Amino acid sequence: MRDVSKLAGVSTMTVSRVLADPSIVAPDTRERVMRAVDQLGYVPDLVAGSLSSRRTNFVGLILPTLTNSNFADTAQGLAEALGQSYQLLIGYTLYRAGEEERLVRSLLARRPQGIVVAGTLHTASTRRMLLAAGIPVVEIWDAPGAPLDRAVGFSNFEAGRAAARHLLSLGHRRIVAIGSEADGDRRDARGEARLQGFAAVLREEGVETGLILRHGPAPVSYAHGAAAMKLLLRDMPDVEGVFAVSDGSAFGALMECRRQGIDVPGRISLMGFGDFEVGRECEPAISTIRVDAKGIGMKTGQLLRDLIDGRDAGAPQSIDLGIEVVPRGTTALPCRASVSNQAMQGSEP
Amino acid sequence: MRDVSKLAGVSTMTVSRVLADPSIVAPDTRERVMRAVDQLGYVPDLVAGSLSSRRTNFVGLILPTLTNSNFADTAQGLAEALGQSYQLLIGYTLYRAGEEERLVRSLLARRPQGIVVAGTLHTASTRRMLLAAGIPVVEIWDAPGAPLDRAVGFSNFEAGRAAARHLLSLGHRRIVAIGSEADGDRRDARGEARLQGFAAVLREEGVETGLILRHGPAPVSYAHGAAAMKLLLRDMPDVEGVFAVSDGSAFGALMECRRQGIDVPGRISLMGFGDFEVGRECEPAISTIRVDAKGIGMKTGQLLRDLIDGRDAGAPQSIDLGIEVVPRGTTALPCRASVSNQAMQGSEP
DNA sequence: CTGAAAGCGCTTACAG
DNA sequence: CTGAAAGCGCTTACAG
Repeated sequence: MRDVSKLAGVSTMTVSRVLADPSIVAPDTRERVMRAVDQLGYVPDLVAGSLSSRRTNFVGLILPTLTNSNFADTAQGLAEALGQSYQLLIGYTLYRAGEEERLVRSLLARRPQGIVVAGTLHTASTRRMLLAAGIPVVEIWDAPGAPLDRAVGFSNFEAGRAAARHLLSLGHRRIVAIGSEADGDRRDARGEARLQGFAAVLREEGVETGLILRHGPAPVSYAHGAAAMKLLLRDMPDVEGVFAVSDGSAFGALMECRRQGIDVPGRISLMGFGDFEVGRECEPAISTIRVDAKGIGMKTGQLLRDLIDGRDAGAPQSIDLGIEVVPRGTTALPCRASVSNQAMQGSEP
Repeated sequence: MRDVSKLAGVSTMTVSRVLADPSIVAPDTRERVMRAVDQLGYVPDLVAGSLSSRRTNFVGLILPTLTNSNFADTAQGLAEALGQSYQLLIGYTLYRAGEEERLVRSLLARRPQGIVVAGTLHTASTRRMLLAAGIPVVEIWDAPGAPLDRAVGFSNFEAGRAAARHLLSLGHRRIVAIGSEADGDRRDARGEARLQGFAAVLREEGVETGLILRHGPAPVSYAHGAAAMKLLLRDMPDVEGVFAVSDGSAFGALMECRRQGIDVPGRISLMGFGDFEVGRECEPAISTIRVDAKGIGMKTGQLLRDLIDGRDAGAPQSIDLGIEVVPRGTTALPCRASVSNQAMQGSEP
């Protein structure tokens, strides 16, 4: 900057002004400065700028993993909504609360102007740091009653309930939900909430043939679904309906059925969660529960911009973007031989 | 920090030392400082630290998109190899060279200590900025003869050649490669290189029934493969072998075949590229060309650490991690009715 | 083992 | 419209 100011024959203050807001500098001065900037290939040092202005233009984002199309979509949505004004600092926890704490600490050291964190399950330390940071905090992918600060998401518990109800409405009774199991401090709290919602409906409806199957650690994906389905088919061959806590897992389960020659949805109805591209494009397309992953990112981005600029305008603490059951090709009314036979007999004169 | 030093009754310099390297401070002084840090919940300001020490501990990463499991794996591998020493600054170009230039400029303003960029196709400005930055630059996902600085990847051209050779070795002659088409400054140069490699083999072998199909803009994914396959089946119903430039696209093509009741690999051999999880877990599993996406990230991370620490030790300019053809369930020798008939007739006495 | 001084490269807040 | 001074919160480089 010093070099630029010398070359342009102005003070560094003027260079700074040209870069920040050209309109407040006289046209010919501005011209000289811009030519000098070009000539020297000068790129301003935002580290120094941030320290001086107390604005880093960073936003921190903490996700369990990016190897999940839902979270990648959320990240992309957030990046788009923040645009060029803010740079995203992304960290992965791999579903570990301890890792989250470490990440929060190291992100906070970069003095972000806002921080976005997946879920509402934090260590006490994490919670304290987040609150003490004095910046907007947005918890996403859940809809807590009392967020730390703000939240953008939906109810995972309700998603699990909706899945169970959909399968029951089809007439299935031997229905199973498959998810992951906690492993030390590694746990998918949101997937677990979906399992809980599913279990709640089983209890409410008095369905005793239902089952919750927790298999392997998070994150679940294709291979998880395949393995869980294999176990399930071995132990409960007459299963009628399956809900996987993620479309990735549902896809794996569908492929396992195909390998075993089991007709979906003819013999088993299968549904997933998340509306992943793989479920949409798959044949048959996977019935699912849609959540607006990219929308969560975009909404969070807008909210953050408003909060940072003090344009809060009484935004609600917790924004629930809702869920939507999307029946597709993998769920259907059961068409059992016995039922058909009875119907045929009944129609005989 | 001033608060901590007052509370501990030492100078800020001593606090700084305790945080940077506790062993060089007297045990009881250290104790007092650490207690003060805990009590105040002090998190050091890395922005100020970076400016002062001229070390930001940032590494920039520029990828076309994160909504592609290969790139997400590379990002995760890089993050793992860099560990807690460096924070990743990630940007997406969506395959636009102009966007890349903007991103490079804005990342460089954060003064990263190294920068990783996918591919070798840059605008002149981008090239100049990268070179002038005075930091290690690693181009990934390609193996250029003359990298800007360093490169970690493989030859996309050879990958295309390998695909064509594999399909030809199976006895197919009507073979097609499907990829994306350039759209303004939006282009997948690496996918295009794979198409070129494929085309080169067709020429070398004098196969005139082959075809290169460019459909839609990058990034290609499931829907792209389905749409391209649909067009292909309409215009060239007797196609025997298909190579999609990405496993995502190959999966979409496979699903389209299933919708149309076309047997893969019975009637058409299909192969992809990238060894995506979806191709591994799919039934039938998709034949592919494996590249070590996570390995590219990890190797790049190690290289960067060495370069930043001056432990260069004569590392080569360009590291080629190679490719590997992985035949799986979607490619097979053709088994045509006419061939079988002749064989049967031949065996008659 | 500890501290006082200087400075990293900008922006803020003031003056002219 | 432009500039000189002060300072952001640390670390470097020196001194003791």
